[in-house]
Amino acid sequence: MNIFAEFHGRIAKILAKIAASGRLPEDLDLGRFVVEPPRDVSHGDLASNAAMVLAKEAKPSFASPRALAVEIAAALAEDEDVETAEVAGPGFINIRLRPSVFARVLRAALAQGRDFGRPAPGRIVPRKIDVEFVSANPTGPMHVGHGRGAVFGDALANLLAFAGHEVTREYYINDAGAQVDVLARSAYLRYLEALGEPIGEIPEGLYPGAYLQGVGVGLVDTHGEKFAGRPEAEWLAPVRAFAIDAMMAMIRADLAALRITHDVFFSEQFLTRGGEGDLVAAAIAELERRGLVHRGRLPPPKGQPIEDWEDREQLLFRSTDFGDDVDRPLMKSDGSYTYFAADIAYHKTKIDRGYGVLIDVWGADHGGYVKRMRAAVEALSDARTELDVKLCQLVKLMRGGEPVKMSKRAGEFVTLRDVVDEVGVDAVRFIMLFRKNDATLEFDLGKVIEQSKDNPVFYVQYAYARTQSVLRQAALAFPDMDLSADAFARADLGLLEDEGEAELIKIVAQFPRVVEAAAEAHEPHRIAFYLHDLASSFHAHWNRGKDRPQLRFVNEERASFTIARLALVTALATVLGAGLAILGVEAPDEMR
RNA sequence: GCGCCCGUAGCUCAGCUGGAUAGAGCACUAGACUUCGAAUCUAGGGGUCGGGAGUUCGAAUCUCUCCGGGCGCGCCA
Repeated sequence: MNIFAEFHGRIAKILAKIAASGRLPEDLDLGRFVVEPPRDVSHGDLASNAAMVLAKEAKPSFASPRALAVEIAAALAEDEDVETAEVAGPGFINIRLRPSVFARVLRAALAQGRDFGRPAPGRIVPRKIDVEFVSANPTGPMHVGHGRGAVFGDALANLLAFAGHEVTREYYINDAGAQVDVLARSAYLRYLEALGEPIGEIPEGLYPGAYLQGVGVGLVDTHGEKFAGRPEAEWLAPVRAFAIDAMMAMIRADLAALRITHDVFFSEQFLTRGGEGDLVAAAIAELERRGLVHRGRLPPPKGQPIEDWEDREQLLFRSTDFGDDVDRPLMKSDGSYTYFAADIAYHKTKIDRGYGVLIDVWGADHGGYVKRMRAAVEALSDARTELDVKLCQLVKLMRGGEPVKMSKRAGEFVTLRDVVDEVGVDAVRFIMLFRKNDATLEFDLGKVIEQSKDNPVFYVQYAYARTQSVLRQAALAFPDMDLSADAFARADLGLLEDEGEAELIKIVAQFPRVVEAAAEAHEPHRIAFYLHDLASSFHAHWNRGKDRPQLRFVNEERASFTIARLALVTALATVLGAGLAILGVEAPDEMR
């Protein structure tokens, strides 16, 4: 039950009526105005800018936005749910709702449980959405930056699914480039090492990490000594395949530790060596059919001069037709496909698989790649498929206010797994989501395990635990009371007349709106901030019960008050639980 | 040189797709525990929203332009 959406509909109806009387155009764009909580609670429960937004279209019949607002407000005042509807300022319509409306909100939350907040059927157009995230190269363990994209993508997928969309979580395995050959050579060295050969220093250009030692041992177990001393051509392919599998197993385990499971792992190799022929060639051919491929020369890039720049004619995609800065090469000078060409083919498979919305979650260092990818998707789908690229900024790992030192060349960096093991999944997930994706994130390993309000993870989880604590206390105080959601829904919710209680109910009422807005904007962090606000109001109200015991949730003298307040507490727990579930963070019954 | 992202309180950050007097936490100051868990809460000070111009009823939000920071700029992925 989304009161904001409901009143948007009612105002739209009023406008339609005015239009029918000939005083407004029939083809008004009713999606333009909003119904939102007013900034100042003294203004009421709902505010709308409808009259101001539509002022221009209303001009002939309504001299000012206020004139239109007055008419809308008058019609709203007839609504049985409306206490008052007033015009303020340049033409705001401020609505105060009857208490019965908020009682209905609470009952809806109690009746729907964890489904409360889901957009009602018809509120959103369900889409088939593919969220591609992580897609870390299978050459080593994931670092903290990968973790951010991983958590972001997963929570976004949760959010979109909750909002009613059909969501696929997808991982693109970059297993076809030169770097997996480097991986294979690095693993081969560890293989020789496992056979007892002295290998000395790992040569420059190979991966030095000790995590490959296990791969070397595994190669010996699987293949014995048959590759020792043999030329690279004999062992490269099998060693590569073995190493990629091992790396992907490691990455999947790291993801599992973050509670992340992908539905689809799409191999880059499949594009050229899968059972469906050369999909990259097919994608390029498709672009050619549309006249979007040509041979041409590119000017050398400005900025850093490139030493071995070779001016040559090459195969280019006309991405400039779609707003890119230059056309982009599809073939390397050695005749193989560029990464971009393969990525075009990959995205074509997504289009062909019937997704209406594609979301790619990338690191911010890939920002320069966005325009060309959007161009490709627009070209191949005739602009029917949306592509939204979400860039995740880097994570600054801190400890006690000091940056954590990482030396990459020695292979000594703090892995994602290290961090998860140290502070726990819930902390990692919540902190990663308690920031807009395109803002850099300071992650303090010391702070997130503190049990204090400095630590938003704890703060929100504690609020949930408190709701459960209240229910436990109530069960002790009233052993015979029916504490089911059904019983709460039958309670006399009119007894919730304290201001603090009213504030909490209003925050509950906002949850559906926050979900909808967050899903539409592809911004899961809004859920995290909303939960923090809710927790804050709950803790504040809790403490009021200290000075004024009559405000406590459990009142041993008055069972009727108690049950009404337990209904509120249960609704709060429901929303906290639903929100945390979207974030993939646990809602614990107690914090001990 | 060009493109993208960012710039909001001393610090870390929100700001609900253009709304009303710009918010929260930390830090600082002063308070509240025989409490349904004080692991919490209350109050106070603190701002040219990087600068300037524009768009309009109205701008932290949109446009332009400077300043500052980050990322990227054939054949890496």
